[in-house]
Order: sequence, then structure tokens, then C-alpha cells
Amino acid sequence: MAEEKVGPRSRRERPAKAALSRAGIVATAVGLVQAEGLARVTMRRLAQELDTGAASLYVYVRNTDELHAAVLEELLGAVDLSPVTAKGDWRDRLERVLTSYAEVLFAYPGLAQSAMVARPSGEHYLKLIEALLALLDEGDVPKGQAGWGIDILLGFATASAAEHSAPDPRTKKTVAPGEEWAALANVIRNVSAESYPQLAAHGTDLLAGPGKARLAWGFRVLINGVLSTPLPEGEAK
Amino acid sequence: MAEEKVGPRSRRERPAKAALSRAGIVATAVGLVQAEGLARVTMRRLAQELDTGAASLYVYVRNTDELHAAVLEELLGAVDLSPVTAKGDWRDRLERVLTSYAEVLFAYPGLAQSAMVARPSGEHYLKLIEALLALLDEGDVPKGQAGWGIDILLGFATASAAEHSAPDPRTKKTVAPGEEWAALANVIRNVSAESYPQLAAHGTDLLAGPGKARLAWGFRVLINGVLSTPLPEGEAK
DNA sequence: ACCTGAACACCGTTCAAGT
DNA sequence: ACCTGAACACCGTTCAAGT
Repeated sequence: MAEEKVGPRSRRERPAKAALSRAGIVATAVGLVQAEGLARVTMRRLAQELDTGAASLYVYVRNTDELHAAVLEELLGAVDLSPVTAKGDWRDRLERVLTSYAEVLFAYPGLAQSAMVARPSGEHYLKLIEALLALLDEGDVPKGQAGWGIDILLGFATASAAEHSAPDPRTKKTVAPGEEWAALANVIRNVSAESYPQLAAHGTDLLAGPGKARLAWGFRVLINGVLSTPLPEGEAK
Repeated sequence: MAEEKVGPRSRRERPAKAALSRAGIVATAVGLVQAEGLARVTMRRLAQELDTGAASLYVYVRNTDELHAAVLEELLGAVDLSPVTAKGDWRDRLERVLTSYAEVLFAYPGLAQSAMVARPSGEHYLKLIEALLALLDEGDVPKGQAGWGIDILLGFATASAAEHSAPDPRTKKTVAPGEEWAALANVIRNVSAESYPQLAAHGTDLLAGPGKARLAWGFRVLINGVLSTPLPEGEAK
């Protein structure tokens, strides 16, 4: 009797090992960041998910940074740009787009931290910039100020998300999420009013958490500032 | 002839393996970040520098993050706080302190990136916050706005440094420093004016580098914004 | 108490060899 | 052209064992 052939179809645990492709790799990476956070999106872990070896991925992806940038660009598709064409005060609508951007970053552990560094250049990112510029233009913010302001607006949104989103569990962290925060709060509470009069007067209000209110206030600060601060001589356009 | 004894003093390559201490560990780490960048300040590399095993460091330092925070706190001692008591417009002096802070972060590869995440609570950090608060107070910025504003000011300075400082050469990078930037610039240059009218109009001015001018403008934007944007109802103090 | 070697469980990236 | 296993050069952290 001939042995039963053990063909490729006999193992059905995963969906029949599709051929590799950049799109498939990025899609799997996106699934992985949702399930385990960006820190787990490593070449080796991702290859394992794709039932191959890490080396195989280098045909489609230059390196880990590029992979992370691709994941970010993909997830940026979830930013709500509808306020651009909605009606109402341009400031409010600008705030809404920025808030949506921050929320997307906030939703995936480690994503905001990586957005601090990555500079995507995909369609979703371009559309986001285009949307912000359109709203600033609607508000008659001078072009030069708008252009320079984009960086500040996005940077603040990114940094806020990075600061308050789940820490990238790069390895199982020993330190509880808010331990550093607690340490600082404790120091401020017990600070000497003589050496640090300002700190003592403010107390832990200084660290009064993230909160929607604080993020929204930040956006307003930036919008007001960008609107009212002319570019230095010679740079104005 | 008796062989020459090879005692501990016969090897003078390093200064006679001092006893470990937290201060010594941090000092060595600071030296390492100066020489090789923060990415090289790993438990193993640092232990090697101290002529011991990585495990030994855990007596004095909780983990790698805490080590990096200690290095940051140490280097923050170089921030120039003298403008606080200098004379002149408070805005200019505030700008000078923030610029000095950004320059310190800028000077060490990887430091700014880590400052994005770390929350130090040492003396140098406290003095920096105290200085910023004192200057805002001098400018009669309402207390609540000043407190919330600190975060934005420091965050912007940190993010600017992170964005434009040497990339943390975590491992020998294959990607040239400005490669992602170049990719984005290229995309913007060739963007369709129909789909992206704003982007096409601005062109690569959007990415017009870091430059002192841009950082200074950013500080002015934030100061103006913080000064002129009241806290939301119920939060004002 | 402090220090250590060894172990465990990971990394990114390259390269020669196969199909 | 694409894919692979194996190798190289690293990581952080824990733990039992020593002093």
C-alpha cells in the first residue's frame, strides 16, 4: 500500500500560505499591531506569522523602520477628514481633524512613539496634510505661517498621543505604566517651597493628566499662536 | 628565577576597577552616550565598560529605561538657566532657556528620542521647570495657563530636537539620515495639483528644514498662544 | 549585601545556497 | 526572481550559586 501523500493541503491550520507580497506583509503587520502592539511587529515575529523566515521579508521591505512606517501610513487611513468639508467654524473643524489623528495614534500601543520618528510619505499622510492646510487656508492664515504651523500641530498631536498612550510593551515591562509619573508627582508634592517656589505653588496641577480638555486646549493654543505670530523678516511669503 | 607575579596592578589599561555604585554607573553611562550615542548605552555594553557582567548592574538600576532617564537627568545639568535672572524681555529670556534645552538634547544622538518618553524627576529637571514657570509668571501668564503650557513648551522643544538630531544609530543604520525626508520631498514635488492643491501650492517649503529660525518661531507661537488662550470654563484658576 | 556566570528568550540583518 | 536556513552579532532580564 502506498503511503498517503502528505500534500500542502493536508495542513489547514492557516489559510494555505499565500505567496508573499508587500501588501500581504503590511496587512499582516497591521493585524499584529492591533493584537500585540507595534513592539511585537518585528521581522522575526512577522515572518513567523507568515509562516516563513525573517530573511524572506527583506525582498519586500527594506528594514524594520520602513515596515513600521508602512504600518503607520496604513492606519492613518482611519483619520476622519470629513470635518474639512463640513460646515462650522474652521477652528473647530481643524481641532476635530487633529483630535481624530491623535485618537488613531492613541489606539495602538507603540504607534505614536514610532510616529515621533517616522516620516511616512503615503497617500493617507499626504491627505492629512492637505486637509490641515485647507482648513488653515480657510481661516486666512498666511501661507508661510500655515506651512510652518503644520509641523507644530502634528507634532503636538503626536507627542500628546505618545505621552499618554499605552507604553510600547517592548518586552514585558517590569515598571508599571504610571510609575515614573507617580515618582515625579511625589517629588513635586514634597518639594521645598524655598528652593522651588513656583513648583510648590502649582503642585501636582502641573501633571493634571491628559484629558480631552487639555488636548483641546493645546490645539487652541497652537492655532491661536500660528494665526497671530508672523514669520521672521525675510521668511514671510 | 621566579616568574614575575602578575598581580592586579600589573594591568593598567583601566583605572583599577573601582567598586560599583549608582553614581559611577551613571557617570560611565554619560561617557558612553557622549562617545557612542544613547543606543549604545545598553546594560551589556555598559557592564563591559565597567569590567563586570550585566547582571551586576541590576543592584543599582532597575532597568534600561531607568538608566536612560538617569542619563538624561544628568545631562540636563548643562541647560543654561541664567536667562531667568538676566534682564530683558521675559519672552526672549524664556526663548533662550528653551533653546538651550533643545541644544542639549540635540547634542547627544538618541537623547531627544528618549526624552520623548522618559519622565525624569531629578534636580536638574525640576530646576528647569521652575525656571520656565518663573519666566511665565514674570510675564503675568495666568497660573493655570502657565502650568498647562509647560508641557507644550517642553514637548515642542523635545520633539524638535528629536526630529532633527542625529538618528539613534541603534544598529548600524542602512538608511541614510535623510532618506525618508528625501522620499517625502520627492513625493510632494510631484504631487498632482488637482488632488492636492494645497500641497502643490506650498511645495517643499513645507519641509524647509529645522533651522534656528523655525525653532525660534515655534517658541514664539507657543508663547503667544499660551498667553492668549484661556483655560476652558471650570478649569481656570 | 553584593557580584557573578550561565541561561532563557528574544532581536536585525546578511549571505551562500537552493528552487 | 524569490525564498530559505544558518550564521553573526547583538539585546534585557532572571536566577542559582558563590563571596
